[in-house]
Amino acid sequence: MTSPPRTLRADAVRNRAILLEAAEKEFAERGPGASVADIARRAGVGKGTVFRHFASKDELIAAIVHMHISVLDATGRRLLTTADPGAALYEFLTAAAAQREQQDVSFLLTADDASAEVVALREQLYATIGALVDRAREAGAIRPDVTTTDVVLLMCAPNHVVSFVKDPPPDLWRRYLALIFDGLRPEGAHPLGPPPAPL
Amino acid sequence: MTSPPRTLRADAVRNRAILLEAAEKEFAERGPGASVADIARRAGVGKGTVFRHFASKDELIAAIVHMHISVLDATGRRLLTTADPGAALYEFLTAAAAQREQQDVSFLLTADDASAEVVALREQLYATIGALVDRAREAGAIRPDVTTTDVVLLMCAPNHVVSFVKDPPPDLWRRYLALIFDGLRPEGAHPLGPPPAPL
DNA sequence: GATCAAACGGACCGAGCGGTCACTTTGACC
DNA sequence: GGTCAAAGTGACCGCTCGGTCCGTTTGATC
Repeated sequence: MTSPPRTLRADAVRNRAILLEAAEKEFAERGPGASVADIARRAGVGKGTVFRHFASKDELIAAIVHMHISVLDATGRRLLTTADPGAALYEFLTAAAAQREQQDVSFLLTADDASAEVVALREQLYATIGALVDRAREAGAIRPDVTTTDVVLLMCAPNHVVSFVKDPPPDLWRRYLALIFDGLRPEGAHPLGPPPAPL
Repeated sequence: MTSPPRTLRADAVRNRAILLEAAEKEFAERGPGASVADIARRAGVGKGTVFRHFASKDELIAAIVHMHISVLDATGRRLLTTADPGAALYEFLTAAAAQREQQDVSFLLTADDASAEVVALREQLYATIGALVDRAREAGAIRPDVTTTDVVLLMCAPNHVVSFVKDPPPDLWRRYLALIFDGLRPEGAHPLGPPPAPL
């Protein structure tokens, strides 16, 4: 239990940030098979440095997941304070998809070997989404039978769907987000005509 | 150009079928990273036998994709002759999702290094889906702005969505198929209340 | 600027991968 | 049942990967 020193050296702090950014890009481009060596090369550091900061590749992945979930949760909490519950939920889903459009690491969420910290964070995000969904349901913006789990599961669909086309226009996912969200709405009106069609 | 003999030996025919089945299961369980050695072991043959039948792992994958697309296309063509165009499209999507529920190899479709034969087959399936979509649109069963590409891209979503939950009930995908399909319908009525919610 | 632990780097290791090959087994045909 | 090419086999090869290790460099502290 000899806890390591609390304060990192300046270069260590800098390299850790560079590494996370490089790993994020590498995973987004090459998928989960991206190699640690490539990540190190992209960051301009030695491979050993990667393992100094993260005990294993899985731990590096966990750190990235941690980042993404944190940002998303903060966005969700902010939207809980806005006026229109339906718009808030839609905006949250838009933010989530937009985040993944830049760096799609959604495949990392499947990892069920997550650390306790990541699990806790995930549950917190789940609770935040639950609050958004409850508000939207009470406001009649979505069907009464739509659950939090439904929204969580459907959340990643727009990006995944778009991933099948070779060079998707950068906002194609908006079309599928609109289409899918419409499936969650009650019998009433369709709000906005979906964005331009592909091909 | 010394073309190989036309007729396979009896044991070769048998082993080829066993191999395809084993590979299908192995890919469905372990994803695209499933190893050729494991597939051979599961089929009860030597690793060399795999490469006698399929020149490379990619060619084995292509053969499986070929099978799946063929079956799906046949189903689609059959449904083109039925009475209700909206129901036909919905039934087609149900069949596609049901097929993937047993053996989800949808990730193999992303492979853009496909052989000419697979590409041709894929285009044929695309045409069949296009016909189903056109019929449904003309019958007013889906929105006028929904394209064939939309349907193709959304086709895999129900299974993918479900893949996030650990032990999904075997027909959970039906819920998300219904939800997503509702998003494609025109302003009018929602047809059937979606199947039971998760959790 | 001397000191020293923290941080860095890259050669190195074992495991697992796709794919090959020389040898053995087997089924079709007479 | 004898023959022979087709089919099967598993040790083997080259390569890449995650992870380790130890000699070197660097930044904080005085």
